[in-house]
Amino acid sequence: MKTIGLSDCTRCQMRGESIFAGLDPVELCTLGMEVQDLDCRANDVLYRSGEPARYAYTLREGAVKLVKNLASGQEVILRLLHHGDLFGFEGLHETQHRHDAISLAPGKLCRLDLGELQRLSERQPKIRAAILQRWHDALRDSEERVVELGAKRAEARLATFLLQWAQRYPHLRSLPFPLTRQDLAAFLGLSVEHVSRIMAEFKRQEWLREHRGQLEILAAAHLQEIAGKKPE
Amino acid sequence: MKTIGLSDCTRCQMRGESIFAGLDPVELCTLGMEVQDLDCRANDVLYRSGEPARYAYTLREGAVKLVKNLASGQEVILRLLHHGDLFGFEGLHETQHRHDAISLAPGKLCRLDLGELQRLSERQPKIRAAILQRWHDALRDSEERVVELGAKRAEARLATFLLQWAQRYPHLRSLPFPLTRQDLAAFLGLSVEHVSRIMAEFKRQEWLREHRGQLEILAAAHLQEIAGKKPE
DNA sequence: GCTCAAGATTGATTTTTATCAATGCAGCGA
DNA sequence: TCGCTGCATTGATAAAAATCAATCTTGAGC
Repeated sequence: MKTIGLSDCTRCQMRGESIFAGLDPVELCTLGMEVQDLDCRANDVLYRSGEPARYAYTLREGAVKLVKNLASGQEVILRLLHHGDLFGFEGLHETQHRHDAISLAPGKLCRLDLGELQRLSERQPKIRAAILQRWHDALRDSEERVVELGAKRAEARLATFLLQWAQRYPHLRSLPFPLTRQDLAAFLGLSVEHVSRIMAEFKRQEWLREHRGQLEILAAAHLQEIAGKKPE
Repeated sequence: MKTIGLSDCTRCQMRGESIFAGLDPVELCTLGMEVQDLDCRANDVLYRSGEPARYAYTLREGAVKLVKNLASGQEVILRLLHHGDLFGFEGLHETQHRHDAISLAPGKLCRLDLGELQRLSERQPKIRAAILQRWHDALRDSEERVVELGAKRAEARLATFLLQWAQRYPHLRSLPFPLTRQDLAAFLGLSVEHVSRIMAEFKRQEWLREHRGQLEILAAAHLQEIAGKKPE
C-alpha cells in the first residue's frame, strides 16, 4: 500500500457518488478536510481488527473485503466493497475496528480522518445525511445476507451473489472478478470444495464463463431462477 | 393492539435507555413530540412489510420479532427486540417497511411519528446521536448474525442465541421466553425439528430448564463452550 | 521452455441437517 | 371430563454440505 499524497476532491471523478456529493466546489474547498490519496495492490492490509479506528475509506477503484477471523481459524467475509463504497465508518462509534480490511485487487482509495469526518458531519447536514444513508445501506445489505445464509441453499446463495456482483458493473459484459474460491466460500458460508463444484456446474450449464479473473454471465435468467429457489 | 393515549415521557421508567436519554425534563417538554402509548397482546401485527413507514417504536415491555417472509413460504427472523429497543427507524430512509413487526408476548410500546422524529433529530444533536447509535448497534448485531449463520453449526448457534437472550435479563434467574420452536428455527436458519432435538439434548444435559414460557440457564459455561465451537 | 507453489477441481466418504411421518402433550372450550 | 387443536417431540430416511485425499491447472520466476 502506498500513500500518494493529498487528494484534490474538486476534480475527483467519483465525487458524485461520494459522501461529498451535493456540495459545490466552493463548499468543498471550505470544508478544510484533508483527504489522503492511496494506492493498493492485491492483498494489502488497510487495517486489522482490534486496531484503533482512525480512518474511513472511500474505494475509488478495485475491490476490498471486510473479514472477521474466528478463534477456530475460520474466516467470514462481512462485506465486499466496490468502487464508490465507503467503509471503516463504524469507527465513528467505536474506538477499534472490528474486522480486517484487505484489498482483493490493485486499486485506489481515499483516506478520511475519522475525527475530521465526525466534526464535518456535525456541521454539514448534507454530509451527515450521506453518511447516514451509507449506514442504512450497510444494514439493509447485512440483513439480506442473513436471509441468504439463513434460508437458502448453496446454489441459490452463489447465484444471488454472482448476480449482485454483476449489478455493480452494469455496463460491462466481462466483469472483474478477483475473488478466490476461498473468498467465495468465506462470503457464502460454504466450503471451498462445495463452491468449486457449484461453479463448475454453472459453467457446464454455460450459465457463465470465467477466465483469468474475469467473469461473464451468460444466462442471468437461469441464475435468477436458481437464486430464488428455496430448500425444498 | 390497543392505543392507550399519549405518553408522558417525563415520567417514563424507560427514559434513561431511550433515545430521549440525556435530555432533562424541561427539554423533553419543549420538544413538542407526541408519543403514543400502545398495548399489545401476543401475535399482534405492528406493521407489515410493504406498508408505508409512518412510525418508529420503542418497546417498553414484552418482545417483538422483525420477520421477512420469502416467496417460498419460509420465514426468517431478522431481529428480536426486547425492552428498551427501538425499531422501525429504517423508515427514516425508506418509504416502506421491509419486514413485518409482530409481538411475541403481551407488552407495551411507544409509537413515534417518523416525520417528527426526523425533524427532531435534525435539531437535537443528542437525539440524533442516540438514533445513530441504534443504527450502529443494529449493524453490529446483524453482522454478528452473519458470522453465526455463515460459520457455526446448529448447536453453536442455539447456544450463542440462548446466552444472548439471557444477557437481556441480567438480574433474572428464570427468563421470559415466549419463542416457539418455529421462531427459534426462523431465527437460527434451521428446521423446527432440528431445534427441538438440540433443545432436548441441552435439557438432557441439564444445561437448561424450560417451563411454561420460562427458561432457566443452568450451565452457562457449558453453553459458552458449545457456542464458540466451530464445525470440525 | 521448465519447475514450483498456490489455487482449483474431482472423487469418495462422513457428518450435518432437512424432510417425512407418527406420536405425545398441554391448554381450552363445550 | 372429553376431545380438540396447536405445538413439541421422536424416529427413520433422504438430501445437503463438509471433510479428506488425490490430482490437475495455472501463473510466476528462472
